Amino acid sequence: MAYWLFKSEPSTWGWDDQVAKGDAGEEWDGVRNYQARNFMREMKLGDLGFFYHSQKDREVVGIVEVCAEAHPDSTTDDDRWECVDIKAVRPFKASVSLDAIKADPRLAEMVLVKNSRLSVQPVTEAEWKIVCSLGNTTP
DNA sequence: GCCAACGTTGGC
DNA sequence: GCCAACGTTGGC
Repeated sequence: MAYWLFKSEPSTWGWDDQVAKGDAGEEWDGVRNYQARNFMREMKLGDLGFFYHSQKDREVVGIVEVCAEAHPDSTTDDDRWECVDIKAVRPFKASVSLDAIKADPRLAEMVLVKNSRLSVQPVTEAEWKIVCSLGNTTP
């Protein structure tokens, strides 16, 4: 079981959009970055991830689950790009802001802090537990 | 809205 | 294969 973080600008695709897709989930398409794609290729069914709102909100708002492993991205004919499907699992009881993450020394090594531009990134088990507890939500 | 950081592209 | 130019992202 691995843990990840998916970043999206809420005006483009937000938590509410994800929830509306229900258990069927939705393609995490549109990623055009090799690092992000490579992480998606590593994902397995049942892996969990944080759903993060970038730009204006800048906070982790919920937990998602990988419900289809990497497959070609349907939004392009370019076969370099693949994506997984994810479905919403549950919202955080309290969203965890980027400020709160930066303020916690235990989270100083998070990719979110170190490489803020990467849109799909790995999260360690330790980081997963800490952020969940900050969100007042069971991991 | 600005700008820094980063990734990608294309000319050489 | 290098590197300059360019485009995009996302925090501030």
